[in-house]
Amino acid sequence: MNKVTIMDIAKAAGVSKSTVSRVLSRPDMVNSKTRNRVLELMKQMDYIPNQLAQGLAGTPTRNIGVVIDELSNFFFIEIAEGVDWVLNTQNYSMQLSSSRWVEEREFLLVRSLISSRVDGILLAPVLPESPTIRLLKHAGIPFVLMNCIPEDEEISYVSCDNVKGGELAAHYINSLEKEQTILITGFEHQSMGDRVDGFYNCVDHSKGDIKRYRGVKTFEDGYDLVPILLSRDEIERKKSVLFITNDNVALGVMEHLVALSIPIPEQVSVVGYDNIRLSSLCRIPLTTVSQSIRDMGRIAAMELLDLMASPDSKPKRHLLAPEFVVRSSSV
Amino acid sequence: MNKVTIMDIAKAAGVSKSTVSRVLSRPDMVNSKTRNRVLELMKQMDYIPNQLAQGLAGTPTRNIGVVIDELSNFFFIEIAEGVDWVLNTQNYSMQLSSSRWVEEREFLLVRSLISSRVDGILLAPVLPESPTIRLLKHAGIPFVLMNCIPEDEEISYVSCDNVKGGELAAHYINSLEKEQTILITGFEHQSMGDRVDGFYNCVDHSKGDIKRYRGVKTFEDGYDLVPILLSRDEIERKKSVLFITNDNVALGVMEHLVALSIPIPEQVSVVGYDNIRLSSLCRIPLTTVSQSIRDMGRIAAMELLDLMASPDSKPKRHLLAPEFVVRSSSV
DNA sequence: CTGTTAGCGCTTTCAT
DNA sequence: ATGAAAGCGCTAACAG
Repeated sequence: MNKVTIMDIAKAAGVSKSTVSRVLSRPDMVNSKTRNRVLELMKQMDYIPNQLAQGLAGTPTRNIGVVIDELSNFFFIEIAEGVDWVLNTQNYSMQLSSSRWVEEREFLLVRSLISSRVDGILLAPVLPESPTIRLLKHAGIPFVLMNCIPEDEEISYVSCDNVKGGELAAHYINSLEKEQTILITGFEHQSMGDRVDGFYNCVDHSKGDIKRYRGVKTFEDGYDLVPILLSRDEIERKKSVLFITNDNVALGVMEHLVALSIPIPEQVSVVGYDNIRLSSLCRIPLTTVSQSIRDMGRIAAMELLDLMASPDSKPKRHLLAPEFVVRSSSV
Repeated sequence: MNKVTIMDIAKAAGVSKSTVSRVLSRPDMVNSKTRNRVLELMKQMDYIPNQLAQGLAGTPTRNIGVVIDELSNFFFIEIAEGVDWVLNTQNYSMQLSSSRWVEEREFLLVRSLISSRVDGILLAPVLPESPTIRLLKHAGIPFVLMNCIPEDEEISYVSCDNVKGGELAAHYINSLEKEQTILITGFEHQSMGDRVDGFYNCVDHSKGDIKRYRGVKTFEDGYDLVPILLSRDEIERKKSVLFITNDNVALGVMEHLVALSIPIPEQVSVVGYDNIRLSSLCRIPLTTVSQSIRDMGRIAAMELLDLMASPDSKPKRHLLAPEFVVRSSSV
């Protein structure tokens, strides 16, 4: 390992280690001649400051911890990109990791981030209320939640208006010709709950009951649901509308429908939620509720930096408006 | 911030801080009674060890730095997933960041990782030979390169056999009916060079010159190239085969072709490279050269852990075999 | 402007 | 089994 320390270069330069330390932290406090000599030596000797030591001694680490729910999900990746973008312009590094939707993992990750003294944390929580969030508050570290609306009014967050999004979907679906409407939901996440609430608020219940399938979480789950839809709901003969609260799953469903040559949208209309990038590129471009995902990351990052700068500023609470995007998967 | 230190809990427990430290690092060396008391106190007082201090004092950080070229690219995300998977089972954390294909950023990121004393580094380098790699060697930190074949024989890597992949594509394309073949390449990355070499090795040159477009790097670039292909190469009337050395770009090209109602594969056949997940889900499933991307991450991570355990073991050098996948974008 | 000194929180001999 | 003390590399008063 790199064993060069400020002490080594101090000796080489014939100065004290304080001086060397100063050229690192307050260069202007050092005589330009010695400063240059020291800098030169640093370069020559391949000196790399030990961030652990700096951190221990009190310097902010300029590291921001980011915890998302899934890595292989464009939704979260786009958030991370937004975050990364902002952080970089401000010379912060991002430390990205995934909870994989498991609370305990989330807790451990956050704990580890605190333990490694990141200057702030961005979290897309599994639940809006959890030990993780209590930990964050208790630790007194600046943090902003993403894709989640916490009950605690003191907590900063950036989320999308999922109730509104559900309503948009309902209005659109009300306007469609159909014999049945089927709702398909996945992870029991707050955002999903809100979407469903908004949907039920506005959907036209007079057109018969709305069937619901729960726990359909992944692309594969969606794919596997299709045979059930066929046998239980006869979607191949009754003109059906599927509202699937997650694009990723919707893609899986469509994939299987296409494989079985069931015409979309003539026989089955599909409406998703999220507007991930894939939704416009997939086999049959997907009608969906769009969230400006990247903005979510960007705003969250900016607010976090703000929070770090002025810790007692009021909590930042952002609710981004969704938009409805009609594509060819529905009619 | 969390101000509870071992000293605090030592006082509370009426023992010395050494003892507390021991229950952290060598629990078995402590009387089980005191140990339990201390552990209980830690829980009660919400104690979180300071990883910086631990690291400074010599304990490995159990952090692995991972640097990829792009975040919003399933190719690299899948690598990261593979890595994450392995690391987690071994109780290591991953610190993920993106160089965005810029060498300087890559260098800075690696430097910062070393500076924060990660135990090892996984890097998908921009170039097979660079200051970054020299830095890594010099620092003496265990590392494995991904998606790259370094010239230096002492360096461990996991990559795919891109020459072979190019050859596979050429053989397939030789078998296709066509009036012209067009090669489209992007980032001047080693892997791309190898693909092209393999391709030229095997492609049938007797069927006329092969035109080449360079510097087509992103989905958008691919999209924008289509009008040029139309005007310069008249692909709408001459039956054409496009070999695009990157699926992401191929998707962009296809998107625009579809928008212009140019029939794929009847009029234009498209062959990509990478077999990212999208390639099987996109509007017209893409014929492509498949790399077992996730394996690459998994193997790299495993070899890194191995390297960390026995630092003087021989360099690990893996070349994964590609596979050719025919889908509906070509005929 | 520069050197001296005392920590930051934890691990680790070395005694006891 | 436990405590005392030194030290990891760096920063931050405090003197000069």
